[in-house]
Amino acid sequence: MLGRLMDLFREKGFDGASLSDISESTGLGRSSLYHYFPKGKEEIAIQVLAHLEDELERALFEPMRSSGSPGQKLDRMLDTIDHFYEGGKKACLLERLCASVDARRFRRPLDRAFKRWIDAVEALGVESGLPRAVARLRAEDLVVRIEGALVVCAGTNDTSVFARTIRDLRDNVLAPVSRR
Amino acid sequence: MLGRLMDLFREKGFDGASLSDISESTGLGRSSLYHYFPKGKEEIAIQVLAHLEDELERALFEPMRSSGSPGQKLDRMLDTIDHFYEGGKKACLLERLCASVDARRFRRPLDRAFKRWIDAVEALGVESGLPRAVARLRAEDLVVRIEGALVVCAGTNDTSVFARTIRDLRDNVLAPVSRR
DNA sequence: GTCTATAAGCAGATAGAC
DNA sequence: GTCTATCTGCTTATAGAC
Repeated sequence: MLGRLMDLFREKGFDGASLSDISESTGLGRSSLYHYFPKGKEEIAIQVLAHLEDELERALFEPMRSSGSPGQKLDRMLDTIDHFYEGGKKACLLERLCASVDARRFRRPLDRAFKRWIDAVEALGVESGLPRAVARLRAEDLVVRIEGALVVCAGTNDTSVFARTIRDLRDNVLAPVSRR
Repeated sequence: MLGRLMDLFREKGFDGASLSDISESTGLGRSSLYHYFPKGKEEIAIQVLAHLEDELERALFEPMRSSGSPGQKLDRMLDTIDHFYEGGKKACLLERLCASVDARRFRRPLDRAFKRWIDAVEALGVESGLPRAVARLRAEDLVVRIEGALVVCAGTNDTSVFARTIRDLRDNVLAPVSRR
């Protein structure tokens, strides 16, 4: 159910998704909605965001701490990301909530989610032998490029930019410093 | 006036900006608004987008075709961009409209604006001696990274990512192929 | 062109029966 | 928990006087 709501917010954004949309996408009437989320729409978004944080932890960050070479783990992360965004066709919930009128309400979880993502990639870089400062910059750059590629794909209706970005990240995020 | 409306849409997004907001930010009453924009809010966004295209042409693309070395012109473009986004504090109108519920209505101008931006940077790369294919990829990457940096800055409330991105682009967009 | 007034509908949210 | 009915306020949009 939180998954369906996440899809809805990713598609329409927070401002663009009405309670009627929410009701329709969950199959719940208004009363049931307010039973589960007493504070209304804002609380729905908060819980969807928390759900995303759980999913990120489970499907993205945890595997990055487990066994495998850094290169393998980067590959797996990028596979997961590529699948999650459906090759650039689906938007990012974080971006959609950043762009909402009430973005300030979501500030803390949004900030936390971005930071954790960057931290996880940074750790991967450090594990693969990069100096921490370099790993940090490349981790930020990875997140920047994925978010940017999603925007450009949405604007141009051309997912090839996303595919190229993923490919380029695969080759360069963990590359030795001298090669760059 | 279109400038003020652009600020409004950049701040609140298309879905988040109401006619009351629009009325307030322009000082025009509802009747005047419908006098200038008979088709309502959607037409306002269309005209604001057209205004942005004019501004891009005048302030960004035209200078890139005039005199100066490619390096100087890249520097000037990045200065203009940095100023336009106020160092990462202000959002991109294109991104805001991509994320709106009626994005399909704006598809053509959005696609055109992104393509022209990429084309202009590609031309700069070619002028500086890069193979066209490389110049194309780097141009796409420049736009991707700027859009992505704006998203990440908004999400983390930290503009340093934008500043670093601009700096990195300054150093690398026109760099000889071998150095990369 | 801008004003006042208002339509018609949808937004988010609630009450109370069952 | 879910239903029907409803409230209030705001939304986009229009009509007609000035």
